[in-house]
Amino acid sequence: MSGDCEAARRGLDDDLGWALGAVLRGYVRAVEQVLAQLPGGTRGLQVLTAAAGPASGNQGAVAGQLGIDRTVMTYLVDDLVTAGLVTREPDPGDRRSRVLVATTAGHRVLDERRRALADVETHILAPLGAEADQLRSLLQRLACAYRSEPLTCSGVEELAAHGHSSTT
Amino acid sequence: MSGDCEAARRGLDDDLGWALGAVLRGYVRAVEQVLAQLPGGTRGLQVLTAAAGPASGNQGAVAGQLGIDRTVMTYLVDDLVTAGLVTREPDPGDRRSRVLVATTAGHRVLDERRRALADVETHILAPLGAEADQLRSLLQRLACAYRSEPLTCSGVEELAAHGHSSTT
DNA sequence: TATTGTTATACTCTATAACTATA
DNA sequence: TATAGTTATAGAGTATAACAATA
Repeated sequence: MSGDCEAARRGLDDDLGWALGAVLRGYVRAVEQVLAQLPGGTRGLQVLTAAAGPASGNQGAVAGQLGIDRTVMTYLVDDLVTAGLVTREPDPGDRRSRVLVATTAGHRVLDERRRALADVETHILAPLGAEADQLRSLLQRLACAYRSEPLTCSGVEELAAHGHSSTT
Repeated sequence: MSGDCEAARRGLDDDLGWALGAVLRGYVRAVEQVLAQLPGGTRGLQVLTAAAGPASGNQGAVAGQLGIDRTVMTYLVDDLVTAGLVTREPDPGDRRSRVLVATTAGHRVLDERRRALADVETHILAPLGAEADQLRSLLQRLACAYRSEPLTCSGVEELAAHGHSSTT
């Protein structure tokens, strides 16, 4: 029942924040376990994914796409290279640039972890039963809406300024 | 349209992780703006909420409820006291213990920020229109399910171990 | 001079442990 | 001895800036 749940919510954040946080915490914990052995964790997987793609581009381009700092990228790629999952290939057209390429082992590990993540997603959403797809769809729509309109900075900043400006 | 959205998703995490992350990122950014002036941000609000409650208990009890480390709690309360939102009252029954009490200003700020957060939630979920409540409900159910069964460590750890164990 | 990638430094958070005053 | 709260120290993570090689 939701009795225990009510107790957890009482006096804390508002409903949405609490639920969103709880779900994400659970998801993150599960993903961390799946990616525990992979250097760089989630970001390591992102870089590996980019390196496994057809035209990954150089290190800086990948970093830019993923929103990772260039200096952090260096350490991240270092670890992936050490693990034998990625190599830094010289770019014939620009000798400053290094192109990231996934090794055979990199491709194999990537496939494995992606399958494991898919299983985790299924597992995470299991409590919702048939309505799991509904949640996926709603979240997807919301996320896409943010992309086209980056959270309407105007609106949010207004809300942040005054306490309770325009009600609906 | 979802064209731009597709581009963002391609080659990154799986759908759920990406959508969940994007939504949470947007939410966190908005909340941070709303709580920018409040010492301690989100956790500051949690502590303030507890201090404004009827029987908040001593510092350690509040820290335990909120999952905040005792040492972090000290700094957090220090800042709230400096801001004049909370006071440390001596506990008559135990001179080691300090009871957290929200000041008049603390109550006022708390009410303001809670209203502002409610507005942000409405704003954040606006793209979903009438289906916003559906998302709230689904997330709530999921979060509550995790509370009763803390993400079935057995199941997740199995999934983490092998790459692709039991396909449904 | 600008850019790619690396390295070095500093700052923020958090975690651990030591300390005090009470019990 | 154990507990409530504080303080001090160390670590991970990140950001800033300086650097070498190339354009």
